Amino acid sequence: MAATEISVLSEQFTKIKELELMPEKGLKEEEKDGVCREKDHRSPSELEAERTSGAFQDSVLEEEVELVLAPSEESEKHILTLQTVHFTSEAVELQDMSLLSIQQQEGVQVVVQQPGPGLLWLEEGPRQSLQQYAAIGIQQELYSLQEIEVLQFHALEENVMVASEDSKLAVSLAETAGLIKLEEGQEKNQLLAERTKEQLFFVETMSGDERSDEIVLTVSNSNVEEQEDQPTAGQADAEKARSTKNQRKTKGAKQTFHCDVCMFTSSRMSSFNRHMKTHTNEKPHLCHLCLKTFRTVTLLRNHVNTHTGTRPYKCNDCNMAFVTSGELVRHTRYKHTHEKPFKCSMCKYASVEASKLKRHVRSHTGERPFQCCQCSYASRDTYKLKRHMRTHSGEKPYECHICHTRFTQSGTMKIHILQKHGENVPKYQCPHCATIIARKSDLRVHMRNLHAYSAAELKCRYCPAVFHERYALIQHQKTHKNEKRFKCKHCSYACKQERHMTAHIRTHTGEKPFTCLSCNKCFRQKQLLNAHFRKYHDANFVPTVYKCSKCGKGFSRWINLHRHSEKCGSGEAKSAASGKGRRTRKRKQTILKEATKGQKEAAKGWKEAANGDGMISAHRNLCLLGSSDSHASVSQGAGITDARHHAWLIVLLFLVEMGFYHVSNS
DNA sequence: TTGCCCCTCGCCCTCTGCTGGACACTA
DNA sequence: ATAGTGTCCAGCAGAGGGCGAGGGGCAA
Repeated sequence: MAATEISVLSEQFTKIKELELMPEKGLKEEEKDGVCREKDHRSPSELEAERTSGAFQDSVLEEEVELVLAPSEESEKHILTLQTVHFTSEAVELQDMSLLSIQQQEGVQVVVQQPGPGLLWLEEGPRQSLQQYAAIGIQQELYSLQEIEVLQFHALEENVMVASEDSKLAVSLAETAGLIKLEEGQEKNQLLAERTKEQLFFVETMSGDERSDEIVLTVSNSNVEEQEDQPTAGQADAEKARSTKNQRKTKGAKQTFHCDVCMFTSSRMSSFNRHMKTHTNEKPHLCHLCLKTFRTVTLLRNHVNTHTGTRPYKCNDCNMAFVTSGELVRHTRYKHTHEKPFKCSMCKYASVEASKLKRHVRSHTGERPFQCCQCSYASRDTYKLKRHMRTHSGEKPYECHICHTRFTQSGTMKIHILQKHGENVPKYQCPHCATIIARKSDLRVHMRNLHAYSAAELKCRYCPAVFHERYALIQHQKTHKNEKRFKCKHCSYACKQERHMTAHIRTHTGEKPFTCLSCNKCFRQKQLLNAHFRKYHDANFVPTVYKCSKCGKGFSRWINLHRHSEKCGSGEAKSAASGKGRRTRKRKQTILKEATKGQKEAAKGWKEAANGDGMISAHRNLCLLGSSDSHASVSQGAGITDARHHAWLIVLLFLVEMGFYHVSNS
């Protein structure tokens, strides 16, 4: 169900909606006894409906005769049926008025009261369900009436118009609701005034307290009145109801014409006549190009101009041209003179059009007249509601022409195309640091998170320093990163990790907390104890011997063999390593790990340069091929220092041998 | 009666800003 | 391994600009 504006000025629903609302009628002014009235414009089908209801009309003179108005059981909509209710007014002039009660199809009485002469008050009856209540209660949002469709709308007096189901005069409250509005401070608003030959049928809203707005139905035989006859207080409501039908002053200086189907009034008969045509479907002027019809020659001409491209009003300042002079004036104000006559009293906003100011004012008042029917969201204008409804429907009308991703909003798609597929994508440089961010909104988040002033003190986790900006804190803490923060108070030793300092301190204190359970020998470090135990107390322990194949010299440590091989030129590290078990392999991995750790940052860049899997082989090949320039370049890029270079190389060779990396032919 | 002009509604658009999920990086 | 953090990204709403088209006032 589409939401409808419910609290707008009355004029808003006096135009197009009425065309939709009103049945086809050939209105013609008839002046009798100083009264402007329309003739009976019922269609043949309507007249037929009236004929067929003759028996019914006879019967309705009886009291309490219920009308069952052919509700459509197939329809999911709520069908209102009308029912006669005996009128007990003491008002003599209203004795012949009928009261209508409205029942829902399920038989739930929703109309009970008759509070005053000439008026029928429809109040909420027993609430069988929210839906039933919502269908009647104004305070539940009038547009909920759109869920109700009145297929038949029978009035009960003899002269009251009868509309059959297939008649064009069938009144749909769904359409009626389009006219409904509540204006603040306005006590009553006419919702619908359906005029008949002799009677008028009105539906009005009555603003009570917040929870008791009501619909008022009025049926009156009187259709003519002299405006100078002021209604008495007791007749106020009835008079108000009557005042909306065709009328005209017959005495006094000025005559006023009132439209009986809307709030329109005019002192000019010509204007009134022209207005009344808006309530008909009479459109005698045919566009020969598209067969669309129009009420007036002017409308047709303007329409034909859209076909022919004729735009007689050309802008002197640009190439734009318009069908009407008013459009040109407005365009000129928007684009060239920037004249903005409509100024907001609460801010500096000014607009070219009054409707824009009206829309703007809602941003001050917070008014959100357009309620979503599926959630609690309400918007300030129709477009936002329409756009919001896509979140319920899942509709994504905008598609990226490149990757065909779909979007709910055109702006989102535009940003997507720019960021994903665009060239020279604009970037946003943080004014406080070197960060560059693709989106302005994300830069704002960055600024908020990192550069916003913090009233609370942000303490460095490594030192007593205190900051009020998160970015400054992070930058400061980075200075601690490679710092040997742990300094020995007994000597110049310093280290990065506390556990290292703990072990070092023991060299000063002589503490040896790790004791061998077999021989009670004590050690400062656990690793030393473990090595001791393996060497002297583990029967299965076989000491590793790294032999140089060239000179036969043995080494207890692989690294010593490696150092030896540099002098000897045997290349023993490779052969020695290949023959050893897990421990050796692990040791070499440790070396690699250490090396990697040390070179992590630089190696990162090297990785990228060497392109993934090929990085190891790239360095290896450069080493083996002796390409000194390239080699130096890659080594430098990888942060490989001279001192570490060959150990690094050997580890790599080992890993290649072990199958951890492959050698690229390229 | 008709045409012109102005007003208003309604629609669509853009720009803007916030939000939260996804993902990568880091401690 | 995990939690915290920053950036990317799409979703969505707020505000306002611009214009087509219909209706009413008024004068020719």
